[in-house]
Amino acid sequence: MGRIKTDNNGSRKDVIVEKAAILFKEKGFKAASMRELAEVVGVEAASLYNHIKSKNELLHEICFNVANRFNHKLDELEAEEGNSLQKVEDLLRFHIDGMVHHFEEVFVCDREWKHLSEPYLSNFQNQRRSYRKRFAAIIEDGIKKKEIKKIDATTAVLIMLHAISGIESWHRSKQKIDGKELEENMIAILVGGLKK
Amino acid sequence: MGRIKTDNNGSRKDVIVEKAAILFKEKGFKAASMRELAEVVGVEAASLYNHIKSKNELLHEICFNVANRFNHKLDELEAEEGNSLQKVEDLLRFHIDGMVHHFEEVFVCDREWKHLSEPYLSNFQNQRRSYRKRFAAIIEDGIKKKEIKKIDATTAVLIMLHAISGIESWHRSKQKIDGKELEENMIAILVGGLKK
DNA sequence: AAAATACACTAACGGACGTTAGGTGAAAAG
DNA sequence: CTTTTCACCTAACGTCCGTTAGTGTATTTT
Repeated sequence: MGRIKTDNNGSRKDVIVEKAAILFKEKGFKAASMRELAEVVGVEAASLYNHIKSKNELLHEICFNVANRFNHKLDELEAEEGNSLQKVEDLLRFHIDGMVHHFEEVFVCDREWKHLSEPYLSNFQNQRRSYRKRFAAIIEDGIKKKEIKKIDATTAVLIMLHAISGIESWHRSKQKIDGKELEENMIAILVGGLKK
Repeated sequence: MGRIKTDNNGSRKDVIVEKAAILFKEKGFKAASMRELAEVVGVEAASLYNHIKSKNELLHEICFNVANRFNHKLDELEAEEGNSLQKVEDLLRFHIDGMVHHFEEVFVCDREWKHLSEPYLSNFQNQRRSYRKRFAAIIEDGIKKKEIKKIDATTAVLIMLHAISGIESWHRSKQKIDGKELEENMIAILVGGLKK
């Protein structure tokens, strides 16, 4: 077999991580084998280990790439001043966009993080908890300012995030509505549900 | 080791299926081993096969038990006459209740059905698709009757169902709000998002 | 009480898995 | 051109998996 083809800017490891995300999404982390991954990459299984340390490393890589992106977005958002409802909408759109355009990695991060090994697992769980608290704080702020109706902020966050992860079904469906239309519909329902 | 303890009304197989649901929820279907399951049940792994045919059978059992319950509820609901928004709310409450009180099996059905083996897999997928179409039809009916705001019904269903599966996070969280309160909050946001 | 059945055990099978060792040739560096 | 490094290969390792075979013992049925 030939060499792993790169995009000339990315490393061979990047290619492997990318293909791993697709495979893990399709089969689940545990059910996906390194031999399958190797075949997709176009190489023998053992050869993968010239570029990565372990199967687990692939999962870390995927999960923390995604987590970092979302954390960074939230940092930005918190720095801004302005309407809380608008901030929520902004964050929702970012999540929707991630789920639509970086589907595989976001999905894997969402669904397979349980299989992370320590100490990454604990680290990830802490980040996740903190992220949701910060998200909830924005909503609570909105409630205080009477921009958002009086609901349990934690529950609202839980609904928002999981509703968005439902875009998985959209990807699987045959007659997909347009991505932008999907976004507008989701915003209509979710933000609509927060308004007084 | 002794025999498997039954509830005197249920069979030993029921006990195994029940424990399997808990284990599959915690570890995922693929990551859960028959030896682990055996330990939880209080027996050697080989002994399980006096009661079940295979590991896969356990997954079928769990998934179709849950699917049947939901299909039956939808049958009832369709037979009724009345306000569409009320029907949606009723169905949502049924889903929420399932997720709160039959958490393990519903979760496994939701997240691990991919690992069903044929022909169960195709059967399950068909049932799932049909269920969602019927749910969407109720919403579309509500839109036609001006009881529900104009949105894409398929997207609405996707949001509702996934938002509810987010109750998983509620189960994992340390400071849980009361189950009934959770339900009311979810209904407030989700049904609120459908109102004009 | 005897016979049949149900349910547990131990032992072991074949196969798939993640991963390592060691070798080969091509590409990069000097 | 020579040397070094990189990226691949084949072969195989130890482990865990789902499952079967065969046996003994408790329970249920006759």
